[in-house]
Amino acid sequence: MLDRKFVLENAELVKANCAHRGTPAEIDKFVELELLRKTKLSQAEEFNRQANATSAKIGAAAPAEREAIKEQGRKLREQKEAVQSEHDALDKEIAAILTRVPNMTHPAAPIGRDDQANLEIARGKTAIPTFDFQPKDHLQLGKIHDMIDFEAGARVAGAGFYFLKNDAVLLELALQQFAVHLLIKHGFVPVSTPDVANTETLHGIGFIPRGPETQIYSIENTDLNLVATAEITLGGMYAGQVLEAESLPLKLVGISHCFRTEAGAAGRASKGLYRVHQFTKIEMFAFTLPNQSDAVHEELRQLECDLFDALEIPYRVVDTATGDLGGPAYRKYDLEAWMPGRATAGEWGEVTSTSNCTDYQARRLNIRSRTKNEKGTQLVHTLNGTAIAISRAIIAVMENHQLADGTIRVPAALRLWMGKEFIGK
RNA sequence: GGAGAGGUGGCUGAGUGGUCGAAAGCACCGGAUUGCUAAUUCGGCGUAGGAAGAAAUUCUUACCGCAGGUUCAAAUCCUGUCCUCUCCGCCA
Repeated sequence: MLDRKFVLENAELVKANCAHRGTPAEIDKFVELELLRKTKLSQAEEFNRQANATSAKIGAAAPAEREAIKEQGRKLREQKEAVQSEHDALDKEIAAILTRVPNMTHPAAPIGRDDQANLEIARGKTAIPTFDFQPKDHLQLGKIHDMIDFEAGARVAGAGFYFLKNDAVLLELALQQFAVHLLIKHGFVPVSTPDVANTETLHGIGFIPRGPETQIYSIENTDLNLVATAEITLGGMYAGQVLEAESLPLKLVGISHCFRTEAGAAGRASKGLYRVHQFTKIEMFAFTLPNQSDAVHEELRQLECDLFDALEIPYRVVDTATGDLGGPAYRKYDLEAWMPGRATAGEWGEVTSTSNCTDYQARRLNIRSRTKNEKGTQLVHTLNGTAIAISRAIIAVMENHQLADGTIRVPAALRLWMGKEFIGK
């Protein structure tokens, strides 16, 4: 959520930003309503002030005068209530508009209406593999080594769910160990989070559950939702808290399962593990001071690169265009890994995403920082980044490191945790 | 799941209808003083919103877990709810 005062004072900037992002937003209406709300607020406060002053007189007043003063107080309260309810209605309407207004955008982010405008800014250290045989996709490889069972997943939970088996399980655990250990070395606090969160927390992060287009599973008869990412729980972890400035940046690495309905995703090119309803994810999250967030964003991007370089997976880094940014993101980088089994001759597939959300999430979650010996507090900045989304990382590992006979070479970084050099040998 | 107790400012903790944004202590900050690694003493010390001002600042509203209710007036009374603790039950 943007700051009301900011929107009011920068209406044209905000409008232009909404246009770049392709998000229709009623900024003019917001300005009109917000100005009206402020006058209502002043009126209500003035009535309230008078009523408070009147009430204060009663205790000291002579008994004979009390009834008259009480009556006066009653009238003032009624007037206050009338104005207040007008104010509250406006406030609600304004909040609804503001919820749909996306974050401002980093000046360097490429401007464009969709992912066609995304800008490739770097490549990983590993070259795209050339095979002297017809490479298999991860489904074929998984079948050979009995690693993934979609049929059983469908029997138990429906399409889009799956069982990992045998070496896929070791691979999942190895990827987790590898990522978490590397991030601990970089000062991240490891956190295993709840897999559910209440609706308020989801709103704070910028998710809108329980709507027709929602990506979120909700639990019936409760206020709980299955999380789509540990970003939700890690951000919510410090909701309403005031962090000491000297403890920032605070970096967390969370482990959670992620659940997504993928409503509206039907028909989009995807097979196997690429787009599923549940997967495990290692997620980075950071709380920073405002002047730290750009640097930490670069750090998160670099760590994602380090992880995939170590996994010897070819990738490209993409600077996401304005029209393809999610609402809370100020800037977003994606890593797209080469997946030899996608399309006819391989294709890039998104494996990580890191966003600087500036104070957009912090404002609604009310996460602030306090600097020693300074008056007041300020909103922190929040950032998130995928370390490893297990299902997609497994695709990349299996398909890039396959050999002609169908065995899969385990990248050196994972061997300690996998306990073997090859899958299928 | 059952029974009980409790949620007050950074912390401890007082406060059962008006003079309470809230005593006191601790911590912290500033000054004074004493020549000794600290004591004494004085003062300050919450957050957010709004208005005025170039600014320091001033005025004002809200906030005593949260949401409602009663009342001219609520930290205080009522209802609901969440959380914490203790005991019991169940349990990986």
